[in-house]
Amino acid sequence: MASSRLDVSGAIFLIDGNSLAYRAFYALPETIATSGGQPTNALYGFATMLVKILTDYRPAGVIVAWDAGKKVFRHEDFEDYKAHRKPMPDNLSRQFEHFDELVAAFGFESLKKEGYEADDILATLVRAARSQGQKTVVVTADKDALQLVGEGVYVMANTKGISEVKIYDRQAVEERYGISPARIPDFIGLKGDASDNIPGVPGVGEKTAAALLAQYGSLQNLFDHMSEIKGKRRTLLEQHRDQALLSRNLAVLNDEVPLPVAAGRVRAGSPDSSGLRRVLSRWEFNTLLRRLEEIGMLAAPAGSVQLTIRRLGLKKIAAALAKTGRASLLWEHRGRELRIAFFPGHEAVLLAAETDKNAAAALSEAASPGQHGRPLFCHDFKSLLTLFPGIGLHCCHDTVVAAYLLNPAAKTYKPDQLAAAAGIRVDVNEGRPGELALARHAAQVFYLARWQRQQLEEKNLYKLFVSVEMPLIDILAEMECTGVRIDLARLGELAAKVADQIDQLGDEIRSLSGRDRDFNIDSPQQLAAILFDKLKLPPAKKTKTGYSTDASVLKNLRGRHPVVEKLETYRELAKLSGTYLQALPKMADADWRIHTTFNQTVTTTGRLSSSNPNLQNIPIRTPLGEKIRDCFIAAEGNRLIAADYSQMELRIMAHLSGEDRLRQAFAAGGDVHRDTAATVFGIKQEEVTSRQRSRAKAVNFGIMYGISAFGLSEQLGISQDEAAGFIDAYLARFPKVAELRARIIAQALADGYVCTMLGRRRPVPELAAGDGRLRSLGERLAVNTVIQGSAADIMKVAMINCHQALARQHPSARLVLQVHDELVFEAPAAAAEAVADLARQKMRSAWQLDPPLEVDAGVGETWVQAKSPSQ
DNA sequence: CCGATATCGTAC
DNA sequence: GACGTACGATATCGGT
Repeated sequence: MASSRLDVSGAIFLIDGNSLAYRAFYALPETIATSGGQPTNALYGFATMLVKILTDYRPAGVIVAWDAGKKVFRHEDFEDYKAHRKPMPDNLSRQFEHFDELVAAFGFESLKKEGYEADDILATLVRAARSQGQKTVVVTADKDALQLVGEGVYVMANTKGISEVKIYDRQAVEERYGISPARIPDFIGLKGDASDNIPGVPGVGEKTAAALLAQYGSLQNLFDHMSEIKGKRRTLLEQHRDQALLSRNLAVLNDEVPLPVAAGRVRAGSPDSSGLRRVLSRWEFNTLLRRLEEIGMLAAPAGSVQLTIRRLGLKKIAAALAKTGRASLLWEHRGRELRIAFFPGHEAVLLAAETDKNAAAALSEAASPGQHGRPLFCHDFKSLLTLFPGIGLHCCHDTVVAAYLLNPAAKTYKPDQLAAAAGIRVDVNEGRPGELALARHAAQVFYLARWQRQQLEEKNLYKLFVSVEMPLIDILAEMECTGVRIDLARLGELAAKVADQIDQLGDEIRSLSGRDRDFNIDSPQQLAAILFDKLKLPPAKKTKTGYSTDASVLKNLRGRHPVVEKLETYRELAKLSGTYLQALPKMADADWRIHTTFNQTVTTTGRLSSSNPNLQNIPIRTPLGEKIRDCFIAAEGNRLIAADYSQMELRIMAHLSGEDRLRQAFAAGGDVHRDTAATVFGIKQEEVTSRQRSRAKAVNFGIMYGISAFGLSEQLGISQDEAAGFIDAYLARFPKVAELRARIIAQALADGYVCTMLGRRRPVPELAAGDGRLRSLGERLAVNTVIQGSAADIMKVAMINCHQALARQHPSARLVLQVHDELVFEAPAAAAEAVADLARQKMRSAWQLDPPLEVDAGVGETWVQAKSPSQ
């Protein structure tokens, strides 16, 4: 902190580059490095100082001076000058070559002169500036420079690390050292300077040197009055008289360096925005970038990045990929061509259009051994992995996945939109129109990755991103490529039988509805007309467009008319036929395997979803549903292993609430819904009826969904009052569950979002709504997201752990499906039981809960058999 | 003709 | 208006 009497406004700042670079290097850990592994601690510390100078002092100009040449003139006087100094550490010299560019990017002048040191150049500049009445501030960690302090000349020195600086004027030097600036060389001559290997006088340190100089003024005057000094000190001074005088001379700075530029004329322009942004970005100094943006020193990137496009063959792209550090890689199919855009940052976009086969080969080459860790930024990396299975590329940042974590509620994640939201604008100047978008996206993704990383870190999402979501990408891609086998023959038989039944039921329904009526049973509208107009059955429920004919309505109409039961059966068969029996066989490959897409960025809670086809809603609850599921089979000689968490979400609720009664119910190891019923209805376990159990079960689920009396009454077909009674009874018996709900809602209200156990976030804007209806929706979303999302988090961890263990212990086994609380594996029959054990162990230990997670795992030739291994 | 919306039903 | 998260089939409507 500069003291108030110091006024350095309008000063030119003169920086000892070497001093500052060394200081930064040793003050900062070498863990400061780019994501590519290049250490940047010295560059970062140096840049931090430059930014600090810019932001805190608004200098009239900045010049950075550097040592140059192996021998400086001081060696002529003193051979040992700077001897014994260790050679520059490798990690520093790797950074040194980049300082010129860094300084230039700031718009500052770099000066060096063969045979002279940086501080001599500074002394020369100080003298020149002084003669023109120009104020200067010398920035260095070296004490020598203090001798320059005087009228309009200040020295800024780091006091601690690089973060704190002190500015010395004459008074400050005197306060600190007890001598005037002009005596600094004498001072150093006496006490020596270890870093420059200047010996000084043994036994004379800072205190003694200052005291002697205070008394005698100068070194020369001191030696002129040696007789006044007594004892050992006099002996030492006499013995080292020549050495002290030589040391002093070495410390005197040379202010007559022949420089091409007169100091007074050198000014620092304002930093060149795009150049500085580019350099700071390259070294990933994002906080510095933002600081400069904040003070308006650096225009936000809205000013745009200008790109040029180069077209290269894929071989050349592969070669370029192999050489570069960070880069973004994008692709798109246009007809039969695959186009690839590769953007290594601020230079060029490389495009190619060849066949998939060539592309795969080139990309594989780019991923050859040694480059595996190269940071690659992609946008939907999984689609590349599924396009080229086994490509070997590694993506360290997927901008879709990152954007999803940052806002799981967004409908789409397109590069243009994400870049716009991040304030990143990329203009592409050249290239054919079709290439512009891909090139632009590549550049956007490149810049987005860093911005997103910052955002993820700020929101404590980075760990989830790096250690869960990113590793999951490869696993999901592998699952998609593996696929799951279906029994096409059986499915075909089943489909035919069911189709016949549907036809027959259709005929019966039509005849029961009046022979002359040929209506579309699949049309709710036409069906409602038949049921409620023609047959005069009582409508129970309305939809936006008319009377509802849904399952609950039909159920309540049972017995009122024979067509109702037929309709219920028709609906079930038509549903299963249309959605599964007809669709699945069309999607099977030559090996009878179907390959779903696992969507990682769709749900608001963190769950996966599955589509094309959706394999997460394969039927199981009805006999026909089970027959369909039984058509999911293992390949010849293999088995399916189904492992599912037992009551996963209820256990999470028990864990988060700390509700003892619920925890005990799980600890007892019995039927948790029966246990809940006994507790809620105040009876013994044995006395619980099946109706009571199912009601308790509905309440358990209802609580997790953010229960309402209406919802529960609908679910159970009871009155709202009765439902409200159940809820009250439940919450009274499980008070900590009520507390959990209140806690989650209060937190969501305060933060505007909820967090899962692993820190996943979901905004809940509905809670702030004035509309009571919307607000209660917000309450339900808040509660449900914490529970469902935490379950999703844990399942993802389990998948990663299972996958890793399988790769090591059972490489022939594969993960094939995930259904929220269940994993399905496929393995050779001989390994199946071992894989089941592995799954049980890895899934259970994925996260420590109280009550602990429990897993049921079974083996079978079909999915159904695997789920009920005892039969 | 295509896309958006509505209704329905499957899973967890 | 009405318990959470998905996907998808079919019908219907309204635009091109």
